[in-house]
Amino acid sequence: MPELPEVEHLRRSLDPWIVGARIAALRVARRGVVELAPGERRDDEAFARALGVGSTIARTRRLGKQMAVELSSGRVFVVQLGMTGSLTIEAGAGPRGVEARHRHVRWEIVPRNALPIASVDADGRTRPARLVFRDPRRFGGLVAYASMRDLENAWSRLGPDALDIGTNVLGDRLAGSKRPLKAALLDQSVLAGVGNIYADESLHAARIHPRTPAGSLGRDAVARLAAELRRILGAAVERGGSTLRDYRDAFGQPGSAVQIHQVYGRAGQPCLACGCLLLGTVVQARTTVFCPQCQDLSTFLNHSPRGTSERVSASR
DNA sequence: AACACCGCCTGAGCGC
DNA sequence: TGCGCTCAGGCGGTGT
Repeated sequence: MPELPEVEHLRRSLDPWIVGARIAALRVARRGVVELAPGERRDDEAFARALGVGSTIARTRRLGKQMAVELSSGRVFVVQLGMTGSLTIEAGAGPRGVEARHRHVRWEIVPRNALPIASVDADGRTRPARLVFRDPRRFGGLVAYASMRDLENAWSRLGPDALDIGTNVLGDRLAGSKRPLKAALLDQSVLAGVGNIYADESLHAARIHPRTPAGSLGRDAVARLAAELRRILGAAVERGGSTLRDYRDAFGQPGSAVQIHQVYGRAGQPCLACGCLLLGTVVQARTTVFCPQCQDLSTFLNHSPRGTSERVSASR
């Protein structure tokens, strides 16, 4: 599922083709996935204005898992991929069959650069390029803002971006919290961009138990965690993100970061650092995998952890 | 205030 | 082969 590295790689892979492109037309197949600015009537004109018809795309930005598309009109919209969302460029005939389903929003765009994919369909007819938002499970969506100021205001409720998080800032964000560290990392208002996969990966790499009270970390542990977040997220961006099933970049290519995962999806298998079996459990209603030896909770607590629900079993 | 937890939604994967 | 059940989880809303 898309987390920070997937969104950042997507943004980078889209930029050469969409920045500077003119939006010629729009088709919204499912209006419910689009949130307009408060008070705007949900008519065709409002959707067209909010999603940039007649404008050019000025630039893209990202904070955490959110990607913003800035329009020449001064308006901006945010793309949230949720679990199964994708934003891809199509030309020519486009997909058929199941791949053609759930394409909720389609922009007809005129890119400044020639696309690296065929623009003609099977009958040799040239078809315009499209930017397509697809999201089968619909946990994602588009959120439109009337101005950059409104976007900044919305983004002020998110924590700092995890890709370049520093020790001091992370320590400040976690201070005073008694909740499980993993729950704090998943909270986008604490730190923006970390989801279930990279939370488990960074905690394992930093050798910290996911249930450690967030505010109880010593400075050395916070420094390790910040460094591992930067390292792991950065490496995943370079690999084009983690594709478990759905994630694809601008041209539908999967990422390869799954190959470097140390714990995610590996419950019941040996820890690659110490060989002891990785445990599966649930924290904050999220599947959680950790190494009981490398990530020893008793380092932080002087009593044994509540509950003994950890199990040694491959979670599918 | 801080945190837990529900429910949205679809398709994969499984058992029978 | 096919049906129906369970599970996955980001995130806003609601409950404690």
